[in-house]
Amino acid sequence: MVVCPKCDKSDFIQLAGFVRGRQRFYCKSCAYHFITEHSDRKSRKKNQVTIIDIAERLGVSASTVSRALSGKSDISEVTRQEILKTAREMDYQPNLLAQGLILSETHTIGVIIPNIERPFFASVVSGIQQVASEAGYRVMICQSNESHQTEVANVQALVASRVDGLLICHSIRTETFDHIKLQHRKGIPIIHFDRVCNEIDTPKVLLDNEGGAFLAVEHLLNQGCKNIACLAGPENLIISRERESGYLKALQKYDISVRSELMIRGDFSTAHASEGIERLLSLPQKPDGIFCMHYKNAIEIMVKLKERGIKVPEDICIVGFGDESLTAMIEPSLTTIHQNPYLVGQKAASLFLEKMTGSEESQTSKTVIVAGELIVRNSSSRNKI
Amino acid sequence: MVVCPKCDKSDFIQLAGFVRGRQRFYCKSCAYHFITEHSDRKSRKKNQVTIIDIAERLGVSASTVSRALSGKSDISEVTRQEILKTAREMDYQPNLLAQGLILSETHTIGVIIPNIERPFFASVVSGIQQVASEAGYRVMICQSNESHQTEVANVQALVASRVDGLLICHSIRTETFDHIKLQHRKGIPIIHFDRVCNEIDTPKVLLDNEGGAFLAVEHLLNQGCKNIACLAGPENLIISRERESGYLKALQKYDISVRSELMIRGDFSTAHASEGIERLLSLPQKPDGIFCMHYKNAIEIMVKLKERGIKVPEDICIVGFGDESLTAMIEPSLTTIHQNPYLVGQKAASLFLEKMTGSEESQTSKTVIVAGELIVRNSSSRNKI
DNA sequence: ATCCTTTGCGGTATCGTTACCGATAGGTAT
DNA sequence: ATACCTATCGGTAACGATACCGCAAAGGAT
Repeated sequence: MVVCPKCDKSDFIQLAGFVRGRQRFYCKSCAYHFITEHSDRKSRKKNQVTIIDIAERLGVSASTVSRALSGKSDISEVTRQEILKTAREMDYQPNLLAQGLILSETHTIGVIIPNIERPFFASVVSGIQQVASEAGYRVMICQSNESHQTEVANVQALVASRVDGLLICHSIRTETFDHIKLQHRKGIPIIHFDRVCNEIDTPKVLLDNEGGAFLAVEHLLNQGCKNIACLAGPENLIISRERESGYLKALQKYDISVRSELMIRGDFSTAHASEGIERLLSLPQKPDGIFCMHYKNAIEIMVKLKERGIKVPEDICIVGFGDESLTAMIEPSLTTIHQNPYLVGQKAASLFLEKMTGSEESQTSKTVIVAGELIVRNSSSRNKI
Repeated sequence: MVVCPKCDKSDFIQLAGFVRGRQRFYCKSCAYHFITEHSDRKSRKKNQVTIIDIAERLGVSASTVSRALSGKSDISEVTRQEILKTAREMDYQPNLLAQGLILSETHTIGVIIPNIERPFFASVVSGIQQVASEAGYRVMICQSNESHQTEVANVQALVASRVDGLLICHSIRTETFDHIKLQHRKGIPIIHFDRVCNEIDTPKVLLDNEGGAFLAVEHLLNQGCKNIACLAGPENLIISRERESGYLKALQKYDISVRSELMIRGDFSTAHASEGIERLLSLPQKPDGIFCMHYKNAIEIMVKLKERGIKVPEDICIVGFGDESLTAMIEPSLTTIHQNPYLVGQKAASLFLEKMTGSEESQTSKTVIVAGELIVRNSSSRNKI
């Protein structure tokens, strides 16, 4: 980009003929003719050491240095040691851009999540990084902020950075999947986790929402609960439907008839929780156990119950879903289903590594299901230990 | 790397003379002679479109395509539109590796934090990403896991990736700073936040621990507390000392004499909190307000107090430090100092951008202090609204 | 002693992009 | 008509690293 040496603008620059093989320019803004200065390659700040610097210092060729550093054969042990020593002395850091360019792999994986501030995703990312870094991969993280457009932009940015693979949890507003289908067609390894896309054949990591809910409700039944309510999410949300299914299956297994008035659907909001608990407590036959699909609702409900003098777990047992740090600290501590997000991340990264080393196309894409764990705490322990 | 076409190993390969200008190889493992196949550049999978592909399709040169895409002059509007259209059609994604290599800037910034799973850092990262992405920068995140060695490795990896700058919060075990001093000397822009390094002149973002603590204690005083205890951290931790200083300054301002028995130092653990509250309650003159340097301790203490039938906030007011999602949900909800981590991230990223666009060396490095906010909730509200 | 390996290293092309310089066709001023 | 611009495009050399091929010297076998 040419800028005028007087006004520093570039918008008004016009070409204006040649002088001794150099382009002349003219700035409309300040009516000034000028010639670009040579940027004098030799004297520009090259603040990073290259293999050529090492080669020149030792009087060998760049090829030799490259061979020494990459641990190939075709080099004498003496020369290699000398080069390695010099490289350390000069604090040589290989230019991964150049390496990536020629090797056409960057040892970088791209991760797209809705929001890193949600503890679930933070743990997933952490799990991914642990596995990835052990395998020599770096991780580039993007947040879609639950926006379809941002997600598309993220995919493009990561592809432009030539990541070796893409681990993605779709935004809640992502409804068309053309952006990943395109990359998938180009042959870029894609791994899905949590919110997956079933229109493409990719390895996936799923959460066992149904199984987790089953565990939760079964636990309530084992505590002697007979009338178990369910504080659910919106009906169009997949995870809500899956957890509801687990709830129903548990009741079915123990031959408990389903009472539809015990199913409270909402949007996970505080208002929804308040309203839900009001409704439940006004029933002729009150529930003696509540399964909350969201740990937040569970805590909110416990507060409400306490205000009314209803004892947890003596009168009503509560189980939540999702294990956050504070669920253990409150009183009574909350029994929850721990979703193992760290493991989700680890599995996703492992699937990627498998895909990279694996026997090419032959295998069909694996789906890993990460089970939830029941963490029993005081909010549901009638037989205290 | 040469691998044997029979056994796929590379460890046993020896060179074995030349045949028609081609290197012959010999595999010791399976006693097999072979010649490397040409990888036939033309037919290899090139799954990404390049400017040359676009150029060939339109019958123009790569230079022209480059000019069209980078929005330079020296190109007719007709040609540019044609090229842009074709680029879109072919889903061209510029190779940022090649771009970074020639422009020697990657538009990527490296972030090093101890652990992304801690909500504080997750928010910081989110704030960084928001500002960075608006300015057209990508973000590469590394976790040091509070290990000095990992931190050094992270710095090297990011430098090798040629990030344009480094935003770093040092690990708690980082005591020597040679690794960043080296990069700083090379001219790589470095921004520190939270846990900074005072041995180098870099822009920094600091948390106002003292001010936050002052606010917390002043609030307790305004609620009518006379005997305010302080549940502190280890004495060698800077943040603990700073918060202690804020505690003392607030007492001083209101002419409250300091009672040393009200200062409980520990390690933020649950055991420390339990022990601390025991000690405080056994005093002849019990505290009527407690400032906890960690929100976790605050919650633990509230549980303990409830068990003993001591009412919060009527008998004792509690204020914590650090605002997590659940502090608002528990009963009574916890008054805390919100540290504004998102803002910390935004400021750090902004400092980086300033450094990039700024007037070079002239300016000395800025230090931004992010103040904490007092979030008053029920654990300290005697005059309820 | 001759021929063939083996070893160790240098030279060159290449990855995809941009900077820089040249070149050409057409327009304009003289 | 001649000289000079101007706009638009092409060619080439980088950027830093690696793959591939070539070559010379040393070693080994017959």
